Amino acid sequence: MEKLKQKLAGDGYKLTKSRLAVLEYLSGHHAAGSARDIHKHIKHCDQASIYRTLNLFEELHLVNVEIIGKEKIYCLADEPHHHIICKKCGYMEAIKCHHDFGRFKNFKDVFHHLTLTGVCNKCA
Amino acid sequence: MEKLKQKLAGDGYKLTKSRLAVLEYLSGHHAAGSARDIHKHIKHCDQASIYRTLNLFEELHLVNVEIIGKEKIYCLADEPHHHIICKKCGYMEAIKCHHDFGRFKNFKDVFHHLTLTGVCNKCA
DNA sequence: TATCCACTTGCGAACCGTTCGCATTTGTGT
DNA sequence: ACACAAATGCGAACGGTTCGCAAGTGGATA
Repeated sequence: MEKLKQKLAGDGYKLTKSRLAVLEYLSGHHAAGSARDIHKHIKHCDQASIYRTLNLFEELHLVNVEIIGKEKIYCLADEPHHHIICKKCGYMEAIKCHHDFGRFKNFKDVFHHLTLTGVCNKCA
Repeated sequence: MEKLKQKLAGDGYKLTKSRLAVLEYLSGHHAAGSARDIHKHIKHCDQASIYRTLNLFEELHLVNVEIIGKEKIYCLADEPHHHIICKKCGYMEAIKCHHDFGRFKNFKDVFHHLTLTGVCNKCA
């Protein structure tokens, strides 16, 4: 998380309460959450700021985004990983990432995002 | 595309004009499009039906979904492939899929979806 | 081919996650 | 401590998507 703060500050962004609160939320035991979740949890912060913060973090690749239903679910991009999600109950497991999709002749600055969906044993 | 029709019929779904039109749109030279694109192109069909059709196709894994901005982009899942997308201009290239993410101990019926984003040479 | 009926569609309004505009506040360099 | 650009709070608006229900239709049956 300190790394992420430094990245923010280094890029010229202010370390505001909203941003720190979102970082803290995502690095705590709440590994992942939607904008709504985060806003519910951080009461002193307006929802528009939450959204602006999350969009910024996404641009800077500080967070990874998963789309579940119609909500975006955010988690810190501290170490490369993906998620496998049960499409019935939303149960989610983290998976370490060993992929390298860096080499494409027509593209630069390539990032990848892998979504795995299935049905967990409980729901099956 | 015939395969997809058979899949639909085999699962007990009717081959209605809307569904066939959407299939045709996606298998034509329009390889991919949003619900809005499709609706614009298929005038005789209501937007709610387009959405219902696309949701059905997504459930049945007849189409793959890419999220660009806040829109969903659909393409036929006729053969396994992914896309790499320029985050500045939306330019998109298809990439053959050679991955197998089938084996997870806690999940069944696993599907995967890989999104690659970057900046294309023109925009760089 | 005529009939039937569950499945689909069309229509319009509603939904809801997200974004916008602008006045106010705040972090940070000087 | 000061100044100023950057960020926030507030409320309303936006836009993609979905809902409810009456009317229409594909496909099985005889």
